[in-house]
Amino acid sequence: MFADVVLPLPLSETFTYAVPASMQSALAIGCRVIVPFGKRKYYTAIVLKIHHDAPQSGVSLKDIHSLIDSVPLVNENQLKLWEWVSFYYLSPLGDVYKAAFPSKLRMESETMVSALVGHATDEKGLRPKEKQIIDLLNEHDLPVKISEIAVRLKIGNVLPTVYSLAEKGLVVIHESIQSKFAPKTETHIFLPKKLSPQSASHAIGKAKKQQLLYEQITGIFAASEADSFSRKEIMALTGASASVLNGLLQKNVLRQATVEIGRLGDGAARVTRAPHTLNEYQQQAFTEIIDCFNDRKPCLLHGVTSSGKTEIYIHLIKRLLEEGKQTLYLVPEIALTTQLTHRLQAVFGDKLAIYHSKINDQERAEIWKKMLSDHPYDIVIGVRSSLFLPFKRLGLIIVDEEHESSYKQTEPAPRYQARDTAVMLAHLTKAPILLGTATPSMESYFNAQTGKYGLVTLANRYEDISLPEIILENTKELRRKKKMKSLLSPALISYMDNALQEGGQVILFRNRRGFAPMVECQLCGWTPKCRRCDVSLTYHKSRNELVCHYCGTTYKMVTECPECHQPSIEPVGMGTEQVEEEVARLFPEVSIARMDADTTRGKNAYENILSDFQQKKTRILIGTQMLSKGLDFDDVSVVGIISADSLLNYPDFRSHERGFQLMMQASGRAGRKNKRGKVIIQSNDPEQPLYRYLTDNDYEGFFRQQAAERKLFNYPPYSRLIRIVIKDKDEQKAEVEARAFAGLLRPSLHERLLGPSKPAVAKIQLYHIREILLKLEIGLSPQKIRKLIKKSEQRMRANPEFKYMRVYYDVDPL
DNA sequence: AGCACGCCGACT
DNA sequence: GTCGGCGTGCTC
Repeated sequence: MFADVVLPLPLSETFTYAVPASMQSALAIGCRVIVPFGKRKYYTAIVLKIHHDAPQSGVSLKDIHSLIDSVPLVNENQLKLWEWVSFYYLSPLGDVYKAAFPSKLRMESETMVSALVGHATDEKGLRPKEKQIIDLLNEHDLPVKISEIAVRLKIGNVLPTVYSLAEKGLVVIHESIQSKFAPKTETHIFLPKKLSPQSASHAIGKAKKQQLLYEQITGIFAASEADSFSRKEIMALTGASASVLNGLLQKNVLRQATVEIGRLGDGAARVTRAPHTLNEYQQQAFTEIIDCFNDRKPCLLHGVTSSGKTEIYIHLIKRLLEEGKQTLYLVPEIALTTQLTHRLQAVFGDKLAIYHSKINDQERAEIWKKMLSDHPYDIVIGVRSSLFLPFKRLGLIIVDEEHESSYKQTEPAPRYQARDTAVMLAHLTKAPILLGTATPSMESYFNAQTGKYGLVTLANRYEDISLPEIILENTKELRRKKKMKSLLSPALISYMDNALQEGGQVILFRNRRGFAPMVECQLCGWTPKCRRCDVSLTYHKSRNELVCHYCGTTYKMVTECPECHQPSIEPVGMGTEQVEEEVARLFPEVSIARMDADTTRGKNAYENILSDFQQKKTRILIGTQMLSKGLDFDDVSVVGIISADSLLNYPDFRSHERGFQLMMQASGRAGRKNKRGKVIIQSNDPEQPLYRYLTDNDYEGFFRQQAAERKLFNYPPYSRLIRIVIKDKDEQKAEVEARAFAGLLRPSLHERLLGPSKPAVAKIQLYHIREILLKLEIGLSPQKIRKLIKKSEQRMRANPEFKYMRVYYDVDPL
């Protein structure tokens, strides 16, 4: 019997192992196994296939070292999803496994060395490095990790030396396989089932304190449905001493056992409200969504900001819950979850799990295990990777803010789009899927237009809060007339002033962090660049540093130009830090906060900034796009977009779509219960048609205009893109490799292949980059294209010159 | 990704 | 000689 397994390594292939007779009956697809791989390492692999096909001649198979699970940890739908992601996004299956599966549930071997006793005298003739290692081992007496030797002796390349010591019989080497997962346990107290109060009382006898405690405890159990309480809880509730409790345990009237407990929730989440009743528009949308589900189509819910989409989700979840089905609620990032989880927890209590990037590995593993248990979470609210959790009875997928670009993973592989992967998951599990947003992505709206998705529209705001008034400020004109004396236009300043005087709050957007995106010598035009990347450095005034926003390297601020030796270095352009400085100058008596990647580093920084703003401790909030995401504030009456042009001027076919979405979402933050909010957009080019759609709140019109443009240039959604990225430390080599690869692909693809070209940022982290873009019409078979690409890559690597070409693929890139 | 193996240049 | 760095090749 043989088993094909996937290893947690960036390898596309599966590997075949022989199954020892002892495992044959228990082994199942989706189980974890430990396998030797390479000279000495052991890895946790997942069984994908069990078969009896004799392996091809020439390879001798190793045995599976051990089988970990009696019950599979990964179900077949999950494995199908892994395979689809690997196929569609051209990512090694091993990378998908690593992204999908909590690392705490994987064990890896660690090479250990221990000294052999009795040979301590035989130390002569040792090389210095050998002597060092022996000394260290003798100090310890216990096995030491290879990696620890390297750290403690501050030397590298330890293994060969250890080998020679082993040959001399001075040390032994072995692999230790350790589980990283340590479940948290707690001592619990149980009432023995078959024990009448009389016989218990009899067993206790005359111990008065014990009798009293026993009564208290039975009282606690009677008042609750729980079948056990932790020792800690019992002691706290009764005020009993440990010795009295132990007395009862000794007399067997109580039972004590260690139970695994989750680190999750702690039962803190209590149900505090029933779902609100839907208004007529919401009810209408709800019915349409159900109809759409019955048509077995993904459903796009296009609802303006504050139309009450979340409440509709809550009703859907509740309905599914009543049918015993689970819901996966995808959100773009933690940004959203604070406000959202509180809302959902209020209705669903501890039926809800939260799975986001800030939870640690241990918690991920706990959630995974709980999902496999007999009482899994009914609802998971999570980011991208929650797609991969082991749902048993998935009955609904909600993708909230479906347009959000953070659904696409960009850095490491697998570079998958979680929204689209969710559609695939829905297809595999036959669960209905709902994509919700106020500003649909071009792709999803296009799918709705062509009938691939159903479309439900919700045009009215909740409680009829009116949409904000959008005011365009022509900054170019104002500057010409010398009326722009600040980064903020006079009108914006006066609206802000009014709002603040009336007790309202203000949000200002600027999509660049730092003080200035670059600095420049006023005399010769020299600008400092990153040594590792091909980008100019951003000036951070508070730290007086220049920072590369690509690799994070920091440099000291220069004051004298190294080219012309004049003290003429000046900041160019403006970032959030500068806006903050300016606003503080204009409104010295008002409290201001800034929210961007720099101010939200710490664990709670993000929440602190938001809660301060919510409680009106701060009145003006300045930030990057992270501010526009689904946050609701009650008293924001003015939203200012400092430089709308910078949102639209990216050299990217999606820049208008993104700019429109951002401004639309941002304006959604404005508006108070009884007062219409104001959104002030500063632009040098307010004539652009995009602004008219924005002020008219005309998504449909914007879509049509964009779609026409996309169609003309054959961009998505009228085509699909695959970006082929080639990297090399040597620029010349990158160029040659890219040309050769393009040359190989072009005969089959013709004008569908563009490039190779130098991307806007052509060097990142010392690697020079070239890219080839494939524009593929919708009808083209994904199988054929991927086969062609893989084959061409193989042919490239057959040439010794290109054997080690570094290439990766970005399917449906952003 | 590890890890071995082989080659090379540098250090004492 | 010994050590460390780096390119190459392979892992069932």
